[in-house]
Amino acid sequence: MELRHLRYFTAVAELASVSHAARKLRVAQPALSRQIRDLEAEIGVPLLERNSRGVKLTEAGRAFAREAREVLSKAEAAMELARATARGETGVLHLGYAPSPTAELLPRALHAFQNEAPNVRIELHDNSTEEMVDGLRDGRLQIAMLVRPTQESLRGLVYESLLTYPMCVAVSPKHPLARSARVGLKRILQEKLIVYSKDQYHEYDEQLQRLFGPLGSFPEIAAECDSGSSLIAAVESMRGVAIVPSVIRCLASGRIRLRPLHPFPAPLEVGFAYLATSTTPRCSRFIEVLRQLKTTTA
Amino acid sequence: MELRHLRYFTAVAELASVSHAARKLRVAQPALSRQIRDLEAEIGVPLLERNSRGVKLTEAGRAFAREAREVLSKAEAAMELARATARGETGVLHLGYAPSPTAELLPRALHAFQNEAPNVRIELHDNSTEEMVDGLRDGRLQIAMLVRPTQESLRGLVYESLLTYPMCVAVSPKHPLARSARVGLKRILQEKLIVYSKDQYHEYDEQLQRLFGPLGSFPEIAAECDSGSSLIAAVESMRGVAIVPSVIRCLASGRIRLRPLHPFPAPLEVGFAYLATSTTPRCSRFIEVLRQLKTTTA
DNA sequence: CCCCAGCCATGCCTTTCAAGTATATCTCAG
DNA sequence: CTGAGATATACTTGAAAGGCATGGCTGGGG
Repeated sequence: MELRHLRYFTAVAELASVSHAARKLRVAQPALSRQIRDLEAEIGVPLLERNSRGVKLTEAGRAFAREAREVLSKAEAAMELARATARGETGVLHLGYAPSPTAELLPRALHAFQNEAPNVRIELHDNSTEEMVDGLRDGRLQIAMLVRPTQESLRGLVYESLLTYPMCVAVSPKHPLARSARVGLKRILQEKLIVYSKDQYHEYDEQLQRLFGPLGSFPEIAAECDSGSSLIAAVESMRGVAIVPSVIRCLASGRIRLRPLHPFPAPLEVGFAYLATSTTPRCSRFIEVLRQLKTTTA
Repeated sequence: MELRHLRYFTAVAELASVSHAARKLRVAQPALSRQIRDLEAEIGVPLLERNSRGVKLTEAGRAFAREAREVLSKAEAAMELARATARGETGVLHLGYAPSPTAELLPRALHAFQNEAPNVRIELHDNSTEEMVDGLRDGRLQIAMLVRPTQESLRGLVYESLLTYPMCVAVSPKHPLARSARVGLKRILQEKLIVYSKDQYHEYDEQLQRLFGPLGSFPEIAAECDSGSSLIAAVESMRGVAIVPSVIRCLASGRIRLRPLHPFPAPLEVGFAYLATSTTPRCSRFIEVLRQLKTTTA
């Protein structure tokens, strides 16, 4: 049995006529007649009741026609699925992300991608940088949106930068520094510092070290936080000040003030990474969207 | 696209090798190679990643292989369904029946048929004789199990007799007649009679008329019942006696006594009817079961 | 280092079978 | 009774599936 038989038979079933179906299918009536007979022979059951003024479906014919239509549409759907898959419009994309640094980028990326490929399910994995690079290598993740990792941890991965955010001092609105136009680094030494926890936010810690290293001194640590929101709460409650990328503004909505540092330290760089050797179509598609984002932002 | 392409491709997908699949399919490797290329050309998407030491499925290829397997099994299932339908082993059978007269036959028929064709759903329609003959004619019913109708109401239908039941007198166990070996017809005239309602049980009424006609007299009617169970209740409560076929015993289980009539009146004939022009396979199958029933009963 | 084994692709020929043409048969309608 | 319209049959044609021979590529073993 071939799909041809099903196409032919469903046409005959719909029109209840071999000759009409033959015209519709643009084949000669005897050719169609013969294919139907072959089909009946293979199934071993008459599908048509023939008499000299036409044909009628048998009970088995009706049942078979119903199923045949389903088979045909499923076959069409299979081709369409293959095409959609090749265009990167199906399946699941596992996306790792650093919640605070991507607070601005991630929603825009997701929105843009959902417009392009609404049938791709995106599974979001809120991970640390280390978890993300490991995840990319062992296939748990296909793409990661993260703070630029160290060169060596990127071994085998491709990293592309998207945006930079200047590092600022975050203080409570009631804090004296809230009224400063800008804050010198030495001034921070007089304050207690709220920091991201060292073990989870490795790059952040390194950045602080680079920042205060030249001063030969480090502010007193008031608290280590394991998320942006708890850091904001700590700053808001005046337990101390924090040094954060300006993107934190998206999460704080007025609860804290951000003041530029003087001199400007190296900004925070946010981008995405992926495994060059295993990009599926939907993965490339997402990467395209991210690059788009960069140009529309710039 | 033809099912051949799907059969070929799923084989290649399973073995991840064109030549192995070719051996398994018993075609030459170049022939298979070509069919796969044709398939890819039609879908417009590469399904295999080729390199000189073998092939690997693409993302689209995996998706398509999954769907293709389903299409193939659905196509097989369609053929099997057609065969099962031709054997009368699928679909719905609408069966009309007269509840009291078929109390013995119906359960046996259903049981025997369920053994032979477990996938046929039988819809039971508890109807009057008139409703059944009408139902058969307009297609609501395919088979009816009923008391033999009059010759004229059977016009266009086929009726086959299955069993006859002698007509008896039904009395309460406490009734004086319960101890008689047999009951003369004239003796009934001294009793009040419980009868089936005339408008629903036309044949029953005619039978009573034929029975008492020669006597020129008719017993007083104590009650008209619209079902066997209410008739049994009426007899049990000694509101009167009834003339019923012996099959009623199946419904009464000791609540009433049945005594033979003297002389024997015409027995009740129970059988089945169907429309000769529209028998589906499952219908013929059921009819076969009913005929079987007759021979095993006799 | 080279060669062979194994894989897939290509080219050409053969075979198969679907399609087309002509015609037969049947039935209903006019 | 005949013509229109339906399906079936017989025979021919042609496209495409299949087979065979062969070529290019790669990786492993001698």
